[in-house]
Amino acid sequence: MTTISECGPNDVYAAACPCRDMLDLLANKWSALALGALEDGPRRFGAIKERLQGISPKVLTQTLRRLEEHGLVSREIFPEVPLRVEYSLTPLGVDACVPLAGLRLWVEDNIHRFPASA
Amino acid sequence: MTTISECGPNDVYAAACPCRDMLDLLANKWSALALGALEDGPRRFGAIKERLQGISPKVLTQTLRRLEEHGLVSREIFPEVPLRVEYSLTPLGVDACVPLAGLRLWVEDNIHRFPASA
DNA sequence: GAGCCTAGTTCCCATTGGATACCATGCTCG
DNA sequence: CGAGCATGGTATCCAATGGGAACTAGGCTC
Repeated sequence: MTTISECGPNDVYAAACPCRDMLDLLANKWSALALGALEDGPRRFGAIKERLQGISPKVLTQTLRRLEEHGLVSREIFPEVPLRVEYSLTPLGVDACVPLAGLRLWVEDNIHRFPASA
Repeated sequence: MTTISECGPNDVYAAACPCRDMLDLLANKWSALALGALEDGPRRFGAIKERLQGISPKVLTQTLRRLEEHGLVSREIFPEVPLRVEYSLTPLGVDACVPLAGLRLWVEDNIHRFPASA
């Protein structure tokens, strides 16, 4: 059994490596979209929900909380009326957006090549 | 219902765009790992299973079949004894590996920045 | 015929995904 | 004063998925 410290070169292929969990966190439809939605600056819950067409509030909350938990997103509450809650990218989140944006763009650019995508 | 041609700029943020399905297919832990496992050439089922530490045969079959279905991977059966089945990347699969490799590498390079990843 | 090899399949259960409905706060309008 | 609306969620429920363990099938080899 490989311990974490021995996980050495941080191999996503190693089951015990924390990389696996991070990959699982990022390699996820809603995570990739949510992080992308914050690329242009902080956004409110409602705005993100509007951008991520088709997401339910529960799943959006789950997604954002999970990203927050792992230090990719920060959540700020403004006790105004009506209540305002803003989500924004942390520096780590900003950096994570680079490969994720690459993935999103690749999909958009290559969608026509997929067979029977109808 | 939005048709493909009307889906316009192929927006992954649009719920009805087939991009969404493709993103869901690729933005997945096992898909990203499986495609990466085939980057160096065709591999047998057993070899892939060995590489993707911790995956169960059922999930691997599901993953590979789904990738095959969408034209990213091709499956070839050699009716030898014992049976040999080789999986390899299609040209589309090869291209898809680029952004996915970027994601895997980013995770490996930045894992130390994640809080409490231990 | 026992056992092994590969490449799965089958069964079953726990977790997750997701839709819908509802809630709390506190304005603002009538 | 109560009705209604806005925001940012929960609560509830059900279906789909993820995933482990065990089993299968064809066909050598011992």
